[in-house]
Amino acid sequence: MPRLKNEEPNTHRTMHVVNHIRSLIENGTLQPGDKIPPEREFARTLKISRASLRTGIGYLAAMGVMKIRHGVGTFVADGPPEFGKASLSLMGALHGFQTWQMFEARIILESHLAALAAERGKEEHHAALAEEVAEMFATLDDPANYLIHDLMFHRIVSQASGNPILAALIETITSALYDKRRKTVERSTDRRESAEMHREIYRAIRARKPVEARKLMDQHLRMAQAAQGMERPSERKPSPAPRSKSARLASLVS
Amino acid sequence: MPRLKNEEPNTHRTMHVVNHIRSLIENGTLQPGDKIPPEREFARTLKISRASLRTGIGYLAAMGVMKIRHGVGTFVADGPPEFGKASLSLMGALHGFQTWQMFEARIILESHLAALAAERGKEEHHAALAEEVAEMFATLDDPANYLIHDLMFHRIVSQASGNPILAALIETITSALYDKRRKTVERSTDRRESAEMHREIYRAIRARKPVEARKLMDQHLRMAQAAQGMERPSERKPSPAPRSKSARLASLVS
DNA sequence: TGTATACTTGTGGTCTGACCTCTAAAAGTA
DNA sequence: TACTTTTAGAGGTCAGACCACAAGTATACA
Repeated sequence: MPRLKNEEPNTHRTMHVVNHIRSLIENGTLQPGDKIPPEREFARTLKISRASLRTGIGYLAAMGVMKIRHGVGTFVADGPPEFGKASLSLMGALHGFQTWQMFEARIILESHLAALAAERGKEEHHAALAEEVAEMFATLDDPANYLIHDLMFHRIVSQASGNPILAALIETITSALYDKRRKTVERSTDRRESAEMHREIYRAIRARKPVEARKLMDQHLRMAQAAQGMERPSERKPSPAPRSKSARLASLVS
Repeated sequence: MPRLKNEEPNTHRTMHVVNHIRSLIENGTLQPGDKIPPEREFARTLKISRASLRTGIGYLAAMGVMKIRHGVGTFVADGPPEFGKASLSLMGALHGFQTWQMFEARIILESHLAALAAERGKEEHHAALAEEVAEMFATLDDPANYLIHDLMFHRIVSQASGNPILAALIETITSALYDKRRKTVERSTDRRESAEMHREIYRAIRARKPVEARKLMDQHLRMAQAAQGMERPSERKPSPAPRSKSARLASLVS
């Protein structure tokens, strides 16, 4: 009878550090933005070498939980939740992720997010969304700033959805998509049309019409995708055939 | 005006290692399952210290790209794509993720995945799904093995969707959810009902009925959620008031 | 002959302590 | 006051020794 997969406590010291910091976060001792003690001092406290401590901190930093600033200190991440920054990018290199797949994932997630935002959004969110829409119309001729408010709008929708996990997933994908996006030279007419779509989405959310919000967001994102020629190709490269049963089982048991 | 992004070329050596390995993966020199050279030798090749090399490898391992085995070697990950295992768990501790939110994310993602699988699934996937369904019926009285085939069924649906990014997101969430799930003592009648739902999902996918597959998967997952009492509470508990920074720092020296 | 134990080898894990680089704030100077 | 220089403290890197683990190989014993 095969045992079910269970991860190996490979790195004792590393996990010790990770679990220690984890508990500090869980009991509220450490909060987003807080600075942890200097490495030399912290290592002495935990009775481990500085090297091991650094391994653990590096682990946390890789996953976006900690933020290291050379010459300043190490801090608990305080931005919007997001998985390891290079994560998606690296996984893409490893498993051959395509840009259209990122768009597809984003459309699916964010459409639902809009619906949830329409159901659960609070007054603060409505106000913030309205502000961003106004800013978008005010910066139609300023692409750089327009993009900022565009991103902000979507981020607020994520927050309004009341599900930080979905928000974090979106944030990760958007972040990976951002580089490609900034290269697209949007025309002014595109921005006006885009701004008006955002306004409609905002109205649907404020009016608590989940179905409509979802539909509008889906429409908006598909248009944005088309504007960058990132649609799914009609002929996909042949996806790898499913692995044999034995191979599938092998990865499921330890 | 808020700045957009603040890139962090913090760790020169670390990123050097990461980018090097990344390029090795991208040009096909390294493939999933491959072993990288021993640390001492690799460090000499890259003309950096072993410590720095280890920092970079640790970074990749934290994100699930590499797999380190003490006393054996370091390998490129070969399992299903998945973000750092502890990632979601740690982010949860940091941002207060709730179990019902994980379920919600899973339901949304996997329902769509079922629809995509119905659109794009190939013969191999249909065959593999049929096999898993059969195994589920054959192991109704063997909870441990039943669970294996349950997980396998969902994993094949992910593969059949043709979007490895969505599959990776699901895998990450499922992995985090797994611990809680295994504790639930399922009754035999529950398993029979569950197996029949899987069979219906399979039939919808094979018949290429996306809407039906999506609906059935949604229904199945909501039932599974209910079976574990993980529904979204009607009244969410208010987040605890943050302690003062001085108080937090005081208890940091354990 | 066969099996069990001990040894050897190779790999990652940890420690020590010194030195380098970066940042921000203090001190000095015009 | 405003600018420049110095300095203290933080993370980054290095080198080499030694520890711990896993696998294979050789040896000893029954």
